[in-house]
Amino acid sequence: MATIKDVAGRAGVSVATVSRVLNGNGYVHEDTRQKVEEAIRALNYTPNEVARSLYKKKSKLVGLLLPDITNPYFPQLARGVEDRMQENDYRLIFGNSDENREKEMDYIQTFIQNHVVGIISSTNDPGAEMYAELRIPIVFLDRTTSDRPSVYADGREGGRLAAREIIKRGSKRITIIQGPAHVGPAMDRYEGAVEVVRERGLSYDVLKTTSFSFTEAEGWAQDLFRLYPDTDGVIASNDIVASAVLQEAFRLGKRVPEDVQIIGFDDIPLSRLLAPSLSTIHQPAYEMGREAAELLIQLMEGQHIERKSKQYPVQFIERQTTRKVD
Amino acid sequence: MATIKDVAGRAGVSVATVSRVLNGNGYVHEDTRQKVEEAIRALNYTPNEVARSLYKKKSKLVGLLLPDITNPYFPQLARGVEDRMQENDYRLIFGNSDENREKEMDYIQTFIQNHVVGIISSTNDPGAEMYAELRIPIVFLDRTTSDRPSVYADGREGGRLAAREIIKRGSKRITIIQGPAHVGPAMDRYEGAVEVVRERGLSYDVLKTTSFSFTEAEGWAQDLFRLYPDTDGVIASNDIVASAVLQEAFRLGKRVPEDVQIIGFDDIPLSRLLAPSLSTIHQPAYEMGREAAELLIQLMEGQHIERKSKQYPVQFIERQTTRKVD
DNA sequence: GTTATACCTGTAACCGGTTACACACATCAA
DNA sequence: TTGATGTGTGTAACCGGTTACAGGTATAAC
Repeated sequence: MATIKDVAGRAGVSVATVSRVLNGNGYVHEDTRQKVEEAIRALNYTPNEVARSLYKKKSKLVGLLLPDITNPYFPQLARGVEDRMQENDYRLIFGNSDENREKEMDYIQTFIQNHVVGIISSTNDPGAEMYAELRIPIVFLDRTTSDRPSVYADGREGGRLAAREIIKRGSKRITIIQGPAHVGPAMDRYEGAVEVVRERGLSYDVLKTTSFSFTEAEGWAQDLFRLYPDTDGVIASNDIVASAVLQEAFRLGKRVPEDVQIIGFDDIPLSRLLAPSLSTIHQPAYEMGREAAELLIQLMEGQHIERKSKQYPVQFIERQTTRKVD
Repeated sequence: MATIKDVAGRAGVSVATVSRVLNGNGYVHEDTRQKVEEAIRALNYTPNEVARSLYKKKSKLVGLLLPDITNPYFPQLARGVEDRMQENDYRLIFGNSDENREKEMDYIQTFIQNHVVGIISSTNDPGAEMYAELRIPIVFLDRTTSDRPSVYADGREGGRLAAREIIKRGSKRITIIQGPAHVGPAMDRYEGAVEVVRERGLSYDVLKTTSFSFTEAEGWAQDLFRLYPDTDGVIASNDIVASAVLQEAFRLGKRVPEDVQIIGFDDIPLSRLLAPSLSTIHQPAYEMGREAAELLIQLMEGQHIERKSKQYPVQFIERQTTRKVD
């Protein structure tokens, strides 16, 4: 790799001058600039970001921490973040936390050691000491705190929406699947659904689950119909679980949506490709990722911020696992 | 952030001694070591990886380039890579190329600028000059070249398998969906399928597609049954497209697998949750990711390598979109 | 003619680590 | 006693950039 000294040597100038050309600051004579640029081309030189980062105490690196990229909701978030970051020449150091505190701390630690200029994190404990002590901007994605920048969807309203829509379409014996208790948004949507069902005085059952894993989803779907065989409406904790429920209903010969209605959550890309396609609560994941990136960029570049948090509205997507409303 | 000087000052020693303690090399008196370690604890010091990286010309960063994390096949690959890398304390700089040459070059460029010690890339052109000129280890994942380290699945055999299994189960008018022409593995599986169908002298049709996108998949599924309404066996280019075909069949009132059999490719997690669940060709994506990481680590740490490439066998997963064989 | 100001460039310190090298001291064998 | 060897530590160069500062020249203002 050519260094700035090589370029300076070839162009017959000092490294300071090359640096000025590179960064477009200070005075540089037009003729000199030409020579330097030619030397850069000839040597195929690109500046060493590490050296730059050491002096400036700033890199072009941003840390992104997500629970599990294998859950189809997160790739969309990640893509949104990446695409926006790319536009401002930031790159991502990426890690999966598995909702595990240890791994999370470990990643945050190495983010810092690598001079990242900002962090986007989807953590269950945004109040953790580790985050409070951070000296660089952070935005929480898909998770909330009152006092730190965050981008998230209105999960509670999503839960209410799901309940209202399934009730409006005639379900009487509703089963609400409760996602992992330590995952904030999962609880929000659960509570929203319970709120509405209670309000309407309907009977309902709750199935507790502890993860969003693909393999465990099948088991819960089986439990669901074993424990509550008469249910005629299922509000699932996310689209993966909803898919498993849909499949189990199919296996048991229940007609969807005639015998059981099913509503998912997230609106992952595959939910529209299911047969019947899945009615669900849409979160604008890609947009949310972009917005988190946007916010972080503003924070990092010290611009004035009007709103430091953004809550996205959620939307009922009517597809084929719910009945048509008359 | 505390620096090594702060630690040295507090412990009453020179920075060299602190560095020795940190790296466990050279001689350090036990008493001195204690003092230094105490200072480190007191100041909550962690070494600046950027400074370290500058001097050593090596970081603990690895570049990972994938086409599109939004395609459910890739998160598994990514997870495999990450988990293995994590074990050796490497971190990932991650990017999506969208199979786009420009973006790809751009990422490789910044990987280098950030002193990554190795790269894992899923590119359509492993022979590109940019890769030939690289001075750091690289392994190609899900893509092949004869002369560079790579980890991939036997796509051609996968295509053959799909054809053999669908034929064995009685399909006579087979439609093969051809994935994007510029994507190597897509062509392999296509050619494998064609090879077998030809060999058996069966009539077959081909539907050409240009992406694996979720939104376009629906359109192709519609085209498929419009152009070839009598098909009784579909070999899809991947599981996403297969899902769309399954859905379209459902919409048209065709019974699966009685009227049409469908075989996908990849075995993404959701394919087992479809109703009916999707018969498909399994690629051990997570394992492949891990293996690519393993190989790269060996390359980076200069160990002796016996095999520098690894081809994974592929496997037919019999589920419910194919008939039971008698 | 003097002074202010803009323009142009180089020297060297600095960022925070690692390590080559020098040096001091202790121990032990010849 | 001498010298070889092992132990323990500090000084300073180095990695490859950025930038404060100094100094030189040209032009304009007074």
